[in-house]
Amino acid sequence: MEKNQEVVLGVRKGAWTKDEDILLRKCIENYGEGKWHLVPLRAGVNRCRKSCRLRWLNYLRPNLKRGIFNQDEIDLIVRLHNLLGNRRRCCRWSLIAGRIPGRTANDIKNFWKTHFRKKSSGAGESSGAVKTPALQGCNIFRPTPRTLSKSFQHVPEHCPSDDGPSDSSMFKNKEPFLSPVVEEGGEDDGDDEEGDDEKIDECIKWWAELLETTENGQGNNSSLFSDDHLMINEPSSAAKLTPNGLFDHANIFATHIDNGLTDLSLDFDDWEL
DNA sequence: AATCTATGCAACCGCGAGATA
DNA sequence: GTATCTCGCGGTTGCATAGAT
Repeated sequence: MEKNQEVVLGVRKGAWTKDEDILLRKCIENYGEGKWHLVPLRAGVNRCRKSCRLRWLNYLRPNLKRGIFNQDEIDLIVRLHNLLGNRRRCCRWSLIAGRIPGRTANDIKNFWKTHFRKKSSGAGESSGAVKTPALQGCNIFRPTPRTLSKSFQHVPEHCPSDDGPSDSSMFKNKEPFLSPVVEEGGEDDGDDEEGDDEKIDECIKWWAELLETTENGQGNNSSLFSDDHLMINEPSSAAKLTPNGLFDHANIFATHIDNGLTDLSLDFDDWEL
């Protein structure tokens, strides 16, 4: 028997087979996401609920992007990582993933670790060139969920609207002010892939614009991130918006890493809005 | 051609938070 | 108020494969 066929306490572990994928997909299509404790039974797969959930989220979910990350995605990851993550320990991969449509937290986590490790180890380690600056308490920025009143209207004007009701979907996951969220999964019946692509592009552009304007300490989003609360140590020369609205940032990722990310370091005293 | 090493990805594990009884 | 259950997340591990020797 293969090792990945190992059965512990009657629950199969290891790599998923095509048959299991089909069963799980059908089950989710029929019953929807959630109630993961029921999924193994409903799907008829001999897996634990965690395994089912993970397989769905990381592999089977519709609209997932596979393959290499494009420059825009890399740029967003780098920036969001600095915005949301503590470089030494934990980082909010799920938050970052939520801002990069079609990518999972696991994907981003793997990408970051492989590429960052590759960059930060080796030559840099001996020379100290890549050594990240010691973090101080004040430059670790963590978003804090806020309960907002329905009358709250502080929505960035550049935020692309979803097709759904204007419920400011960016707030739906208790993650205010982090981005518009492109609808995926449940509501998506796969009837308009081009429309989805447009939404994704729009979302990426929105983020690019937001990050750019905040870097320059100007722009229409300054009301969102005031100078008092978001300070960029040094403007990034690598990231400039091109006429088509996307970053012209060849090797931006490598640049950020080579610079020890210092050009993206943020000084946040708090997250008061 | 065979072997070794590095890399990338998929999956698992443990823990904490939130929901519910 | 508290105990239990479920979900979701981050960190880690293990396997497959590409590239180097």
